[in-house]
Amino acid sequence: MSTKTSGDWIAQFPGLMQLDEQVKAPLAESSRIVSLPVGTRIFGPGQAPSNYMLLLEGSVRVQQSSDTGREIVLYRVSAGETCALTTACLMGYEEYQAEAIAETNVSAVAVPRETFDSLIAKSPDFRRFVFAAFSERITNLLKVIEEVAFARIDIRLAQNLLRLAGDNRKAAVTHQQLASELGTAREVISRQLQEFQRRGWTASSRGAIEIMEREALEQLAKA
Amino acid sequence: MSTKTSGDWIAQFPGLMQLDEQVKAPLAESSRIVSLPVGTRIFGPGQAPSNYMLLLEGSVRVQQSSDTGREIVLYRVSAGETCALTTACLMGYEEYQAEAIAETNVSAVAVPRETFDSLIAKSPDFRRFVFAAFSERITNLLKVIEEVAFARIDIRLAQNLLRLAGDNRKAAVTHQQLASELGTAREVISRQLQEFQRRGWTASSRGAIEIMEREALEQLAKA
DNA sequence: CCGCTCTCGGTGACTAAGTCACATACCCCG
DNA sequence: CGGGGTATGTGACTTAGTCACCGAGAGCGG
Repeated sequence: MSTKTSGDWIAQFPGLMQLDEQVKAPLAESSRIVSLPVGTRIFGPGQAPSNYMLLLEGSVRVQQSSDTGREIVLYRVSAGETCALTTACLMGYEEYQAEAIAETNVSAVAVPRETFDSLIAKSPDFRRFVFAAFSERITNLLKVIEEVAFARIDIRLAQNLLRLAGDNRKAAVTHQQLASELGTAREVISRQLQEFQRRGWTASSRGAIEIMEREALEQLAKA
Repeated sequence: MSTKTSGDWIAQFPGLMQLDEQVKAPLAESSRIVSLPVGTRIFGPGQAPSNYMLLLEGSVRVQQSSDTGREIVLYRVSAGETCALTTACLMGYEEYQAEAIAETNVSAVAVPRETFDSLIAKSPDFRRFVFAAFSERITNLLKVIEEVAFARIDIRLAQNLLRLAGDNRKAAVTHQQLASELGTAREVISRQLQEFQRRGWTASSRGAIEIMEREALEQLAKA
């Protein structure tokens, strides 16, 4: 599913809006808007990305799996952002073990490598846009390393519950999904949640966690 | 300690050698060769890098510390390579929590940001060089995440012992240093090494580990 | 509405890893 | 050769992850 673009989408990216007209033009002209249904695997081992992707709508989860079946979420790409690994892959011509999966229905702009290359070469602003996004992801990866290596699981769970719930009282996730977020095992999550529940901080139902005492969780999360 | 360069060093970087003369010239002219004694902190929190660094000689360790005093080595930069985080910092104008430390006496070429920017803009080859290096580091970081999150400590220890020993029979490291490599605690390393020793795979002396049965370690390392 | 199946969550028993506190051993330097 | 600083050893305990299995809900076809 793809259509040629008019370039209207450029306005959705603050970093691109102020580009010169002669930069915007080829960008708009050569790129395509693609729609991807939820669950689509966007890239993964043996499936190298071949376009530079700008997300217009939806959310993409980038994760890594171990051979023992455990998984860990590295980061998410949401509307208005770009996928760093895709970028890295384009830049370095190298493949990654990680995989990217559409968490929702996604619409995105796909910029072909040639256009990407030539824009990088021609436009300092475009470069800045790409690099800044890139830089942000790396910071993020470093944070993931720090958390996996050094942080307690109860703290990380509290952080993730709050993040996944957002402003809602309930987070619609299974224990297994939480385990995959943190890169741990389902049983570990189940036991931690039991402890939270024992303290009256959360309530569990099949496929959802209700936050009863947000403050207590926030307290733990920043410990 | 810094001296203006003649540009001879460019020959040490295969990726730079085939650059056009009009690219090499400003590179050689505006950059400086710097010497850093072992232990120098090259960047860290509150100490942003301000130059693009190309390593001529020596080795730089990039690591992250936790508030509980544990540390983990993210990667090393050795002669002929560049530091990705430095690059990212230049590109994204963002700061990192990680710190870089000279493991040996180091000599490096420091390219000022302006020169770096202009070369990125002008030379596709230089871009390729920078991006390829960058890309490689990211692959590496992903591998670190996978190992910290999923791999057994005995396996990681075996891998690191072999790596640190190289072709030598002995690796001159303390248990604490090994612990910092892996992002774990010293006691954990001590106990694992005792187990290796019990099996006759290694022998320990103060500040050094001797490899007795390389094959057994290699076997474990790739398990 | 019943029963089947599939996913989700609960649990016990065990192993692996990390923490804390403290005891030794070793080495160098004066 | 003695003492201080660094390196390593160890026990007791907590936290995290693994394995094997159970039972409860939810959805669906008959």
